Amino acid sequence: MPEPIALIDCNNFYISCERLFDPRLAGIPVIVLSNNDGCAIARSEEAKILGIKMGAPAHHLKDKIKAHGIRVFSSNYTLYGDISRRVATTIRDFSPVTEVYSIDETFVDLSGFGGRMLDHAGAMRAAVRESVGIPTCVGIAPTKTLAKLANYAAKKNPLFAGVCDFMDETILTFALPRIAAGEVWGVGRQTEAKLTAQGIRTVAQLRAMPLPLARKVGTVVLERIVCELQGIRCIDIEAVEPQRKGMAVTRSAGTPMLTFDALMQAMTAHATRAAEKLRSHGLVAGHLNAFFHTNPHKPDRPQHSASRSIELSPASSSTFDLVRAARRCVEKSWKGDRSGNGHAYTKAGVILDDLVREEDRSRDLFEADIERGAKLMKALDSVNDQFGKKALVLASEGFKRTYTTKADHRSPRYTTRLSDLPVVHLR
DNA sequence: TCTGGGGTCCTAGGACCC
DNA sequence: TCTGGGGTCCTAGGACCC
Repeated sequence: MPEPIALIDCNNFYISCERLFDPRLAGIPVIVLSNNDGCAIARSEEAKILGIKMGAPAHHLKDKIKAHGIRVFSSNYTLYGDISRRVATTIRDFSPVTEVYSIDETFVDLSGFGGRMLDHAGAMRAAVRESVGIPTCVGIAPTKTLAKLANYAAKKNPLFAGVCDFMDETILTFALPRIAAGEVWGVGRQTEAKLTAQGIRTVAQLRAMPLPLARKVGTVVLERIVCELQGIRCIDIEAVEPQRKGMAVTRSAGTPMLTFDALMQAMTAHATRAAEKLRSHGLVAGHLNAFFHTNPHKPDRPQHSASRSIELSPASSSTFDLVRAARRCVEKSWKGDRSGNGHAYTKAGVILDDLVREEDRSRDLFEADIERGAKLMKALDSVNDQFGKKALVLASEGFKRTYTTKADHRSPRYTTRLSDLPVVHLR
């Protein structure tokens, strides 16, 4: 039997972050909306009970929000990101090997903790609760896939009191027949349907699936999942963050983009942001792809989508290079009249590929120019750091922005902006 | 009026080569 | 007119995750 792995996962993370700074939100239904206030991406337990589904469009929720006094927030990623870092830092004290898997989940290697495993998990929860203020649940198992499931059980069944241990065979055999196969990490809607066609509905059944059949039904991916359910480790903890392969900046527009100029402004802003993101990671990109399309949720309206890609040679993270490339893509793929071609574009974005670390970039004949450009970018970043995002932008982004995104219910940046610090009144 | 954004991995199929 | 077999590399698209 492999050594234990724990997965610690924050409960309703975004909601818990909002509640940290406003205790009045405790015990009442709260939801957090996606970018552009489009749909619900986080719900408190009270909101889940009211039947609010993950991903439900905000404009379908109006009646419920009103009827039940649901509190609504726009997403505040600055806040969530900062709280997430604090949680991860706290957890690192509990094992030499941890992997931050997502904004609200961390895998923890519990090798060598043996009999003290459960106490250790409990102490970890208590530490996060005390020093950051965020409630969590912990799942413990021999593999990552089982640890995810154990965490799910810990959340769903109050009997576990927040920590579920699948190293314990009795608990494992009790739980697996009671969990639907679709809850397994890596089994989505399509795979679940294929499994149902095979008569497989529960995790216990999936675990007993013959490996060749698993491979036939769902390729090596499903085969690996079945192995992991059997306690055979196929997915290791990745303690060092792997080099990322791509990067994207995409946005829906608050108001549709009707003209060539409106689209160009959006694309310039996205390419600018993409370049900043690259530089903040110390990377350069070898390829840029720019795309835009109309609203696919409105099939009765004229639809159009375009995407074009360009090589960046030499690979670059310069705002000028990326903006130039993105604009060229749009120029080439725009159809018809620049004052409007009958299409209402609602989404646009820039995708970067072939990322390499700046210092590994292949050198070039015009090295001096590149180095001068890098200095300019450094200056640009430090101005924007000091005077706020978008203090200095390219003129092509537009002085009066015609494209916007919606965020009507954003909470303050309590922890990262001085003017937003909560004030305590003592009596 | 109004449906997010940013990732990863895998496979099939085409282009190309010898 | 006839028209092999086997390899690699790249890309697009599907599925999934948070």
